[in-house]
Amino acid sequence: MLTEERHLIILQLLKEKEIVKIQEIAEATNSSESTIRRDLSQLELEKKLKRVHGGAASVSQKRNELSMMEKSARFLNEKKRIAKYAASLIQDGDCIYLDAGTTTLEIIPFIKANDVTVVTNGLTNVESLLSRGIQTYMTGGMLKPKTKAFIGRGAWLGLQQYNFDKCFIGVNGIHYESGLTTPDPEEAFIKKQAITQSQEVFIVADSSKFNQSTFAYIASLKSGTILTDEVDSELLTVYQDQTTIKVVNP
Amino acid sequence: MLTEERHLIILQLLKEKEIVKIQEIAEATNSSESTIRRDLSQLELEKKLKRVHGGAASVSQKRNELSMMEKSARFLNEKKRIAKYAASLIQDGDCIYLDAGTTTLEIIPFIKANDVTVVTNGLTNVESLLSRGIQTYMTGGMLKPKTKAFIGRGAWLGLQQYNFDKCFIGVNGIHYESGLTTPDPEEAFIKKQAITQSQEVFIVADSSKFNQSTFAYIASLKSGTILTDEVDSELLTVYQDQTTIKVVNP
DNA sequence: TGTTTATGAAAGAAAATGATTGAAATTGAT
DNA sequence: ATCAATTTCAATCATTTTCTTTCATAAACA
Repeated sequence: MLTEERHLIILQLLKEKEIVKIQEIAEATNSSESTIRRDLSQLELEKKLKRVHGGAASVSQKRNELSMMEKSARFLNEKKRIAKYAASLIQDGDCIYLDAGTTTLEIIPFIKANDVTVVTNGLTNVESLLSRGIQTYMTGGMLKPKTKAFIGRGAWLGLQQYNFDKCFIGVNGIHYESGLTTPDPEEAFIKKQAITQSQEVFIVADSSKFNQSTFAYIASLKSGTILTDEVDSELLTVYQDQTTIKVVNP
Repeated sequence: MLTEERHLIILQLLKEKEIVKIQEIAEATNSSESTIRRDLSQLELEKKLKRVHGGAASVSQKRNELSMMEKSARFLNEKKRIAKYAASLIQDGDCIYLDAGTTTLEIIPFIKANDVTVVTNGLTNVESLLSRGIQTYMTGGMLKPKTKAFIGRGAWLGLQQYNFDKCFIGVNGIHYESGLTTPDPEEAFIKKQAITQSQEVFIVADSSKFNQSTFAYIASLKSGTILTDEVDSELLTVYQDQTTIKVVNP
């Protein structure tokens, strides 16, 4: 492999990915890390990229740093605690469905696993995934302005192309009779479909959602594992008959 | 093997491959590496190629896709003129496909028509459409980070659900032999499909795109009306045989 | 025949590569 | 905040590959 050839490959990778690790490049070009380091130094002199610790970043584009986010992890509120735990469930190579919603959005910064593929119907999720350099797919469909979720027939069809190792679904109501519910029937429909296409199902919901029921039914309580922050021990016993609940401790 | 004969072969190889090794050329021409080195030195003097350690590189950098930033900085005013005219073509109740890209993005603020439905594969477009309160659908698919366009099988399937009154497509090359082209084959594929599903097709491209051809073929020149800012009258006559061009005046 | 031109081979110079080392940065836990 | 463990980095060296230069040979041409 010629030097110039590698340089082209590196720049191509950067077009696709914003940030690439040295290991990835070395693997893609069949050369040693030493060589890639030399390549990066040279390309940086030519202003073709910016070197960062562990790899290279494409020039002219901003990116948010991870470490700051992680440091503030100490002061996590409930949502972030749940999100952090949820992210820890994701393993290298997983294919994930990430529901639209604020709690699911919080999961993204905490994802540590490599080579993860995420499918989502949430517009806000996409931007966050992009900044983390995570391989991202969208369902497509009609945009619901209020929640910035994609819904409808288009989203349903888009969703059906994929199968997931794990899915993370947000809900508005968890009720021992009504099951899992959310206000919009269209959104409920998409959530339900994602659940059926996933090996493992995780429901993310803070404790305020318990004993609530809203308009549209998604699925029964036993459809998946509920991740939440803290629950009355009474409540817990009621629900643990019907489903699996993981309480994330501070 | 004659000298000139070898030279032709070398240049042909470079058209196919961007970079060729000396060994490869020596093998293809049945001559020694010394001879090929002499050939390369000579061809470099004639500016026909660039020598690199171990081989030769083609001198044109057509495959280099300019990043969104660079592009948008360069031809901003031209783009806006084109965009404004394009937006004026949209009528009440129209269903529109809006390609991902900077020129198509500029169209959105100028849309005056009511009750318009827009389908797009561009992430940036969605945000802009949302702020304008326009009914928005996405194709879905795989996110290409650099251009923030959704591509691949998912985008293709998503696209097929809709038919359009009009579509607006951005291209990187307009060439009387190569037709309409763009650097990424995946994006080309989506653009092509959108064109076939649309009643009226508009190609938006500033004048710098004329007589350029890039890697991936989209469709022939006569697939639609080309909207551009200004063209040499010579150029215009050449192209007007093959297609319809609307030059937007300041 | 003698001159020019192209070719291939060989030798030493230059460049590129991969491995190794201690230094520096990052991370996670206390 | 501080410390220890891990990862990544720059510098260096030996090895390999490629380049330039030079030379000898062979073909082309007058």
